[in-house]
Amino acid sequence: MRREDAHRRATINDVARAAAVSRQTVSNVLNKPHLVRPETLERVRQEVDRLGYRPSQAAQGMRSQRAGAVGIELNAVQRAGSDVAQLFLTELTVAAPRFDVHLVPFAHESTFPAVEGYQDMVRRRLVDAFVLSDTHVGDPRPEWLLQTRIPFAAFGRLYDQPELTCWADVDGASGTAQAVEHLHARGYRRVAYLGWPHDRPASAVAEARWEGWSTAASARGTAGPEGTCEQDLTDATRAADALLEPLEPGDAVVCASDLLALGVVYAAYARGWRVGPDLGVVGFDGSLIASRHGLTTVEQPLALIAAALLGGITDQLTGGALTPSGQLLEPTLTPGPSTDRSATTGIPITAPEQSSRR
Amino acid sequence: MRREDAHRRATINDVARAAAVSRQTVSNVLNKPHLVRPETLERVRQEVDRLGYRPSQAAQGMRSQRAGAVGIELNAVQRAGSDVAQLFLTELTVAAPRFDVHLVPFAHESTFPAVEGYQDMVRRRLVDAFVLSDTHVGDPRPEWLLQTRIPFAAFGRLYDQPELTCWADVDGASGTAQAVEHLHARGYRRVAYLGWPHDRPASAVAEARWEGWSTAASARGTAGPEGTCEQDLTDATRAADALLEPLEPGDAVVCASDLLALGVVYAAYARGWRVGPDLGVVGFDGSLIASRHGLTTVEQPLALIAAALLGGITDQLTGGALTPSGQLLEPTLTPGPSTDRSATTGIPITAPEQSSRR
DNA sequence: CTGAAAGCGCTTACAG
DNA sequence: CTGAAAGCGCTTACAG
Repeated sequence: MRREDAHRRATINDVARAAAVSRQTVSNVLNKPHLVRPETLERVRQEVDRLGYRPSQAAQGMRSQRAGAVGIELNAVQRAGSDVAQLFLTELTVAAPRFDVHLVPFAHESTFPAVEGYQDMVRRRLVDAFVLSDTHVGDPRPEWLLQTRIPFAAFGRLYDQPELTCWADVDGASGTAQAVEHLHARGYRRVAYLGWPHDRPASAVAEARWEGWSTAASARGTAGPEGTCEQDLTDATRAADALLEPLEPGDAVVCASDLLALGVVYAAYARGWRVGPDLGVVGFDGSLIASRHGLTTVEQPLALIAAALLGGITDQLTGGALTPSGQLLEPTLTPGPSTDRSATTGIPITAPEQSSRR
Repeated sequence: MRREDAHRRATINDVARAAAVSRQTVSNVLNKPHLVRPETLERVRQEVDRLGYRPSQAAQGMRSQRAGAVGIELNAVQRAGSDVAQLFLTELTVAAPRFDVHLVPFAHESTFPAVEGYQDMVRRRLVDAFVLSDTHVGDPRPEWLLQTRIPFAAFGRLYDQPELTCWADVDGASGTAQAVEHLHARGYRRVAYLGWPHDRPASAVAEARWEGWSTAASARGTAGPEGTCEQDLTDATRAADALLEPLEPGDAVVCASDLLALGVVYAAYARGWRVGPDLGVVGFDGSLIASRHGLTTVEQPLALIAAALLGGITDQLTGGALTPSGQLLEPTLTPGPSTDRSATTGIPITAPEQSSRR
């Protein structure tokens, strides 16, 4: 150590010198502690703590030929247009240390072709693998990644070759089925459904969410009418208005998303129905919309999904082989005022923030 | 090259061999092209392209003693609870390549003390600097970073020592002044204001947004009443109801945020006023709320802010010295149906998605 | 159990 | 203008 620079971060050599051992011994203490004599172990560890030593990621990566990082394209995440994307990114970030990786988000200004962005990240050895989200039919990324043998895992099923890849997704059918049961338990009678059309290509999500409602409500004999609309508030309000026509106070609506649920709230309000006492409404996603408007919602298990994807990537990285596997993970229903029959006023348009959720 | 591995990424040696020069020449071609004879330059560049060579970030970082990365804590970003945080992260990510850096988000499970997370990132040489957001009075991070001489830049003024640090923020006063002028141009008469209380510590934001309205509306002689509420939809709706009491059709309200503006929409709707024709409403932030509900909003210049912060960090990294400087950046008003007097129906509760914004 | 050597992929002086 | 050398901070065989 030529000069004691305040900015200088301790290296393995500093620790070795301080503990009077060779630097290889320090490495062993960190990576193969069973090889080191207890006294030595203790002494070295003390110096590590005292100096605040942490191995340099760059040096480790150089040696291991691994970046220890997972790339995630923000354009794709954002395209969802929902605040859920941000929560997912946060869950990935929180989970990452458990898998000994960090995340590297990347993006491109509009026109840059997607695959080239991925390629560049790999060529610069910035990342070892990718998390994909918002995959769609005809998406060039999975095929390219498979071909190039770059590990990846996707949030959402890969429709082109689900059997070839690692993915995780919310169990949409379970979610809407839970919603039906919740409404039944709360004493609502008929349960209608407002969802997205399933005639489009990547509509497996729409299909699953619809199916859970359909099966559960049919089983209970409480299935009400169903309607579809785009993921758009105005369209949802319009569709909800038609959907409410044949309903009566005491009935309820399960929705494919929180945004659609907000449309139902508006339509109900316009008819003078109190959401909660007169009409039960359940959304889906656990978005900020739900907490803001007091909606009961089916929360996506984002933490579980994040962990499943990073776990899948880790397996591919260490096992070498692709370990194709898909997982549907259980969502959790979070009750809110929109399914509270005993509330005296109901939700006029807005409802109190629930203090239990931020 | 022992064996031709398909996964193997080209290194500088591969390029040198292919171009029949030494590896140092390749490095010169990339970093100091003026030192290299034109023919050689050309030949080497061709091989670089052909092999898809990109320098390894880890190796470069090792050599330069620099990670080439900027850390950003996601907990803090998320704490804002607004979807603006995500847009900001995306803008940072988009801007990063222009400053030759990438981002590394990090987070901690609830209780982990904030500063230690930052320390760990630096010790592992994962990042050279940080972008801070959601700074507040008593925030331990700026002081610690200054003391430890770790470069950083903050989204939002640092109230404790604004002169010591690099920050950028939206010019809130300009934003609400723009809103007042916009309303005037659209023919609205009195302009009321719904904002946050400024009596709290970190209320410079509240103060600035209020001041822009106050100054501009006073200058025009159109200042209407003002009210305050928390950043909460229910509270905003309640406060808006009181605020509307003395107003008349043809008046308008400028709000400190899009969420508050939504509260005004609700209150207006409850009174049977048509938002747009009867009452002008302007929000602030350019959040998803605004686009979803057809609100005219003052959009935060997130791309400019992101660039200013990364530029400030780059200066600190290269210049060595701290270059304290704060910048207020101009927001842009984006008109929506909520200030369209000529609309025949007005915004009932929801308004059509504006196709020009996603 | 511990130490000396090699090498991951770069770049920056330093000779030729 | 180009090449041989040194070294950034690690870890993994390989000797002792």
